[in-house]
Amino acid sequence: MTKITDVARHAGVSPSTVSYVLSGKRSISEGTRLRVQESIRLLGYRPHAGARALASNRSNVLALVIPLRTGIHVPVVMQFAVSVVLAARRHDHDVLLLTQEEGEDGLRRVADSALVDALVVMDVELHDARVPMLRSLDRPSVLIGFPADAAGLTCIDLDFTAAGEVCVEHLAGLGHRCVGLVGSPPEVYARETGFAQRTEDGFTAAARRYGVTSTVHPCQPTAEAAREMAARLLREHPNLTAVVVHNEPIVEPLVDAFQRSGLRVPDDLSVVAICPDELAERAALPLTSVTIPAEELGKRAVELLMAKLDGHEVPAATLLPPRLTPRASTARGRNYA
Amino acid sequence: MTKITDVARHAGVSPSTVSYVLSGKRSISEGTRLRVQESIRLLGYRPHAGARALASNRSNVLALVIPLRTGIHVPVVMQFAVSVVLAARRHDHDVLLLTQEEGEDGLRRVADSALVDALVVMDVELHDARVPMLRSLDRPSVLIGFPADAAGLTCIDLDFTAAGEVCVEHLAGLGHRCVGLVGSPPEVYARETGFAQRTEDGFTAAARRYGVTSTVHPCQPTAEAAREMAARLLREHPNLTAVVVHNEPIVEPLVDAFQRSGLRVPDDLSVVAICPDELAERAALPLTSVTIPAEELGKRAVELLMAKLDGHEVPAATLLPPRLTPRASTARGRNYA
DNA sequence: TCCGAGAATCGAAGCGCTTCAACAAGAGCG
DNA sequence: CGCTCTTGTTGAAGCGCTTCGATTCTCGGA
Repeated sequence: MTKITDVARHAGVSPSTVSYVLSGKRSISEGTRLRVQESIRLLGYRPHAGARALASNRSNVLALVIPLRTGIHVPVVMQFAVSVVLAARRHDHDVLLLTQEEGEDGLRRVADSALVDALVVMDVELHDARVPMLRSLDRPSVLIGFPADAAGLTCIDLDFTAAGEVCVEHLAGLGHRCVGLVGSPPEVYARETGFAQRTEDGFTAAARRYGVTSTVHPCQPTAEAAREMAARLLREHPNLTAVVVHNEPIVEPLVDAFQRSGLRVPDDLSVVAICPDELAERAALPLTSVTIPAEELGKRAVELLMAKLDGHEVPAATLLPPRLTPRASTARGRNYA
Repeated sequence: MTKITDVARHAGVSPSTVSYVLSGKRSISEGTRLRVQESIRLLGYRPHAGARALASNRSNVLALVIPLRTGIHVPVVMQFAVSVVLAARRHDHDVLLLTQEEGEDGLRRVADSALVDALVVMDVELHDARVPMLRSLDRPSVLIGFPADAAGLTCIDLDFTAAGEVCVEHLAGLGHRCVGLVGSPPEVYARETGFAQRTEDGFTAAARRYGVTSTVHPCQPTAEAAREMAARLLREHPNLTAVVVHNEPIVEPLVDAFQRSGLRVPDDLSVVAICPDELAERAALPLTSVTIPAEELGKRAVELLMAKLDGHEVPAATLLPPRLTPRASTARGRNYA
């Protein structure tokens, strides 16, 4: 393994000069810099990560904690994770993958051992046991999702409340007077994952504001549950003319179930999905949707962390505004005068 | 930050003794060991990962390279990744996440900088540019998938050839005489990802062996493409009584399309899927399937790496035998005498 | 002419750990 | 009783890097 002293000797400078060329922390003359860089190239030199971490007290690694649970959509997690990795690389960092399973101890472990400089934690619940832990660590972190008490923490997420609202707004604007929300599975609500509740709150509040009748139904993420849900909605809410789905796996099955029940979408029933754009676009019938900006979230989360690592102040809360894209699944309500 | 000397002082021993208690590389008296462990607990000591890596020349981190491309099913990748992380943790290692995007340079970077001790590379193609690179690294690696030239490398995968065969065997055994394979998208074949080709080869060879007429069709992973494929198969192969699907996203849509064409599954048409068990089990009609053992693969890959890191010899090739689980989607062929 | 500031470079200390050689203290043996 | 072996422990070296003064040199201004 070639080391910094080899490079230094080859370039006829001291090791510290090589280090400064690499880090740019002191000015180095053009000539020396080029010579050193050439030596580095020639010898194929790579600084030893461990040595660097030890000397500089920076590992240049971020921890990413991903969830492994029912009710969270795997492609979204993956999209997010990839986005975090790419963003981290742009800032010369790598990403250590942790699973929810590791829990609080895992966070402590990687933080206290200086394996990572900072942490990104996905799928934060309202009363998340990891939150106090994160607060006590001496390393910065960014949470995806908002705990009940976010004091002292940096959080980011899609503004799900606004997402729920914007769906109703869109539908109310089209003249719909009775709308339903098909949400996450009951266990997601049960464990108090904020996003499900917030979407519901936004949805319900906006409905009230617009004088629209609303109804909310958690739903299991299976095609079969979607079919039952469709049947039930039609049975119990004969005036229903629009549905918001916030449950990725059943977006397509639900639309399909409505269609098989003889409803035309959007003529008889409008559907808005809260899901990644790709899913909405690629559906058999392209769906009006509010996107889940996983990529944007990942990128922003990393940027927040980098700012914190650089000692900058960052906003404690970042709520990305929802973006609704009208597609072929929504139209004027049946009873529109 | 508490360090090893703090622990040593607290326990009344030398730092090296603490180190040996931690690593178990030398015998330590029961009394001393307990005292040291208690001090560690009390002080909340965590060895500094960088210092450890520098001194021991081991980072206790594995690199995992995940693919990001069309034609590979995200949930399978995720399952695999999680399995790798869990297995690595059982061996006291962590996992650094790299994307395909990083390419060969990324491998070189993390290996040469001693950031990782070993690498797991997913989705290896027949002529993969990373293969020569891996061979030249001085760190062990395990590939998921088999390149054309695997000399000097350790590879593991499901035995897709046998998987293709076992599907045909199962169907031939049920009396089917004309079977179809609906495979991965054309681009997967084009980039010479071994698994698609191998499944096809096994399928075709077994069909010939059993005297069964066979036909193979790549297919895009969209519901719409699945519908077209179903229509086309029925039109072009009127004698077809069984289909093997090796393309996760369209497993359900394809079955659905056949059913909507008026065929009863399995009475008129048998279907075997090559996909994760969960997908096959949760389908509206539980499907006979050959599982994609992502979890097992991840675990085995890590175990191979650990063995290599410990200086043990490991088999160059590991092919997991396919496991076919009969469920409700296959039955005796129409023309069964 | 002299001084001070700034630019470029270097030497050495030190980051926190592992590991090796060395040694002390018993234990076992003839 | 003296010898060798084993077991338990230690001190010190060293892993490869960063960083903090210190040093040299150059240049501009007083």
